[in-house]
Amino acid sequence: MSKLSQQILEIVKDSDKHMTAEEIFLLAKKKKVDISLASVYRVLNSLSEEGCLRRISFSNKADVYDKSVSDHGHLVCSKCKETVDLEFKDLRKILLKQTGVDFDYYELTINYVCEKCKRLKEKRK
Amino acid sequence: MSKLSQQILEIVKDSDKHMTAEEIFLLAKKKKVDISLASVYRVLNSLSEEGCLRRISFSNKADVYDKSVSDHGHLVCSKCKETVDLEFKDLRKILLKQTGVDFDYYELTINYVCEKCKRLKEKRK
DNA sequence: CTAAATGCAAACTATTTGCAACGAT
DNA sequence: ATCGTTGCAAATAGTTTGCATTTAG
Repeated sequence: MSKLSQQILEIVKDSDKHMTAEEIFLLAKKKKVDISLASVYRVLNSLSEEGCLRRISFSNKADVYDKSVSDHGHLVCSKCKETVDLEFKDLRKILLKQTGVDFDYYELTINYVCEKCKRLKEKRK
Repeated sequence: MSKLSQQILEIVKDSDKHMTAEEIFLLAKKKKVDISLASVYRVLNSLSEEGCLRRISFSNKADVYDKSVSDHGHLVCSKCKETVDLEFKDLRKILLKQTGVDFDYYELTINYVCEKCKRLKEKRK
């Protein structure tokens, strides 16, 4: 693993948020890590493939990278896309039992409309 | 709902696969439905927002549209992206109980490597 | 007559890629 | 000397948008 790969991985691991490639790039810049955006993409792709990170897609938005590669889900507001991590008890076990497939990982996104956006919607009426 | 919207919806509902906007566009053409690609996108967006269809994103691939708007998940091969629908018993209930959030819908993607791709991988070694 | 829907081409965004230069082994 | 890594610019892919035109009510 190259030095830049390590630094990028560290940046993602140190953050509490899911970040887009662009956000990671900017944060790297701020931390004086000298890397181009193209390389950020390349490095993030490698890291995801190696299982050090997880790449997540939401409709209509740039992909984000998640430092947590263990089982968990996301609660996402359909309007503003704000995302909260969710832990589930025994979900892997339940899915395994119901599908019979020994899978690598699951991506569970629960869509709802957050309070903020609900209120906005009301106002617009 | 415009005539074209209805026709596009019908095309999606009639198909057993998840299709990309492009695939839907081509299928429409074949069925002599005269519509531009831009309008296919516009129509699919409206239909998704109205809850008649569901738009699904996978990393690295064009979004697909799912005729099934009821609770279900997808088993996706990480390599070839081939997708199979999955039904889960009581999953909504379980998620509701564990999160306490009365959500609109969930998107559950289970990632694995299908047999075909597993064999390919072996060969490459 | 007005508002909504459409086609076309252009714009846009996110992401990937070709290539030459660089760096470590 | 070789091979993976990088930066840059260009390419690509998917999707959206502005605008003039058509269509439906």
